[in-house]
Amino acid sequence: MPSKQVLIVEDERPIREMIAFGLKRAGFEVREAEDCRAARAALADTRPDLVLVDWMLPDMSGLELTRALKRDRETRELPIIMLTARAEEGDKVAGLEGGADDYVTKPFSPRELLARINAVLRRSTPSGVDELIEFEGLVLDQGSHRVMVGPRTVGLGPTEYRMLEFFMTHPERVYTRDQLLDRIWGGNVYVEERTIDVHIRRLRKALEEFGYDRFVQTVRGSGYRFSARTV
Amino acid sequence: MPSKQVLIVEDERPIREMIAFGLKRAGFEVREAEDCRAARAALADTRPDLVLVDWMLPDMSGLELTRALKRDRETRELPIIMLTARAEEGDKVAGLEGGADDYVTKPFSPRELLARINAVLRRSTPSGVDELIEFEGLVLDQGSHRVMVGPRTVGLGPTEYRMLEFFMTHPERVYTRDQLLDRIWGGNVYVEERTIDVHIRRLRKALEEFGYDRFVQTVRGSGYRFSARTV
DNA sequence: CGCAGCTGTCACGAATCTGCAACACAGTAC
DNA sequence: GTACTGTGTTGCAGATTCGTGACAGCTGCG
Repeated sequence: MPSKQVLIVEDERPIREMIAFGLKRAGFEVREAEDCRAARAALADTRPDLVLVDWMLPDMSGLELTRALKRDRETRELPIIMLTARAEEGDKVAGLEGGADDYVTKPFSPRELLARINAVLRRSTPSGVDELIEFEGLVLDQGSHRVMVGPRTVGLGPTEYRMLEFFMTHPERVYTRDQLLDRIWGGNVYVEERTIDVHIRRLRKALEEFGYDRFVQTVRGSGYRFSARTV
Repeated sequence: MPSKQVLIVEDERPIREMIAFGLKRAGFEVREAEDCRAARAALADTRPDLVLVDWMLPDMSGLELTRALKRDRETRELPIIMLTARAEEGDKVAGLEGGADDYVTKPFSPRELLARINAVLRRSTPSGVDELIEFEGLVLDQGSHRVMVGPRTVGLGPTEYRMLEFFMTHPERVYTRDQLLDRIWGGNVYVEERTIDVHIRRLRKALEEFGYDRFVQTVRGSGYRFSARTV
């Protein structure tokens, strides 16, 4: 699962960092903005999957930001969750009318926040229509975490699956062991580069039975590549 | 699925609109009434699938409205959910005796309200027209809250049923324990993730007798999946 | 009250996965 | 050919993750 990115717009630094910490631990990528201006700047160069907006912000109220984002064609589809303090309860309606997709009342538990974020993301991701990626009969189904060949399922361990998922979504391109570690294992783990080789081996072995091991190609001196072109 | 219509009878505008917003987002058609008179007027020209009634209303108490609706042959079958404040807790009984099908205590989460609305609607759906979901002989009957195999009923506890219901309506897809907690337990409960395992176990055990436990599959490192494809 | 059915937790063992090191082999430079 | 670098392969000990039974609290019901 490619990690989702969340933009946090909150002026109080401790709160912002706490939220960021929680989200990161839950596997989200996090960007932070302390006011609406920073938020706009952040939105200018990246497109997060979801925005968390505090109700009270120094420059422009969170509500206005929400409205603005929902007005803009570019950002209209961007899910927004508002953070409101208990005392502002009455304003929830306004928040929702402004176009927020959900709201969370402070104080909230990390779990609650996560639940709502997941709920909103789920809604915004049209489920049911799983995208299937296929290379000459080798089918990747990201929804069910399976790789299939005809009616049969390729037996893969977690890491092998992630690896093949990455390869099939990034074919025809060479990745160094370093890059693979970064993108498959995640940035902050320390693992020997040669470990990649071992997993490549395991992946190939699993694909061998179906004759697809040739798709996993070694580029001597550089790294590995997934390609259906066997040339 | 043709969208269901809900009539909200609530005098406080912010609350009414918040509810309306939530329901609309969940795919309901919504009509609003601020007092009993408006409610009767609304009922005169449309027939909603469910009515949400606030306990405290300016002209006639919600309880009386409920009683009246339940007395009238025309509206007797109409499901009613009452909204009560925590302080009026003792009156729940009265509300239910008045004929309400369920009640929700304020403050409530949108999720909770939705869950109850769906539950009530499910119960009230004229049986016989129930949609049955089937996987190779394993039949889910959402109307009667039962799962059957041929003439026999699978013995499931409440949680197991909800779990299997969720799975059968969302097959072929991996859900993390977190997501399952969110979607089966509801967002604002704190439960250990490993509890899922235990219920999976119980579900499997119940299905075992019929040979369907293989449908409940573990995806190591990710979560669980329901799938009739065993290969 | 006691009982029966459900739930959520925990602890332990089993199953599986993971990273590493060590060795085998292949390709390249000289 | 030899030396050297880069990759394939294998076995294994440690670490994760999962399955499972036991248990205590809770609830509704005689």
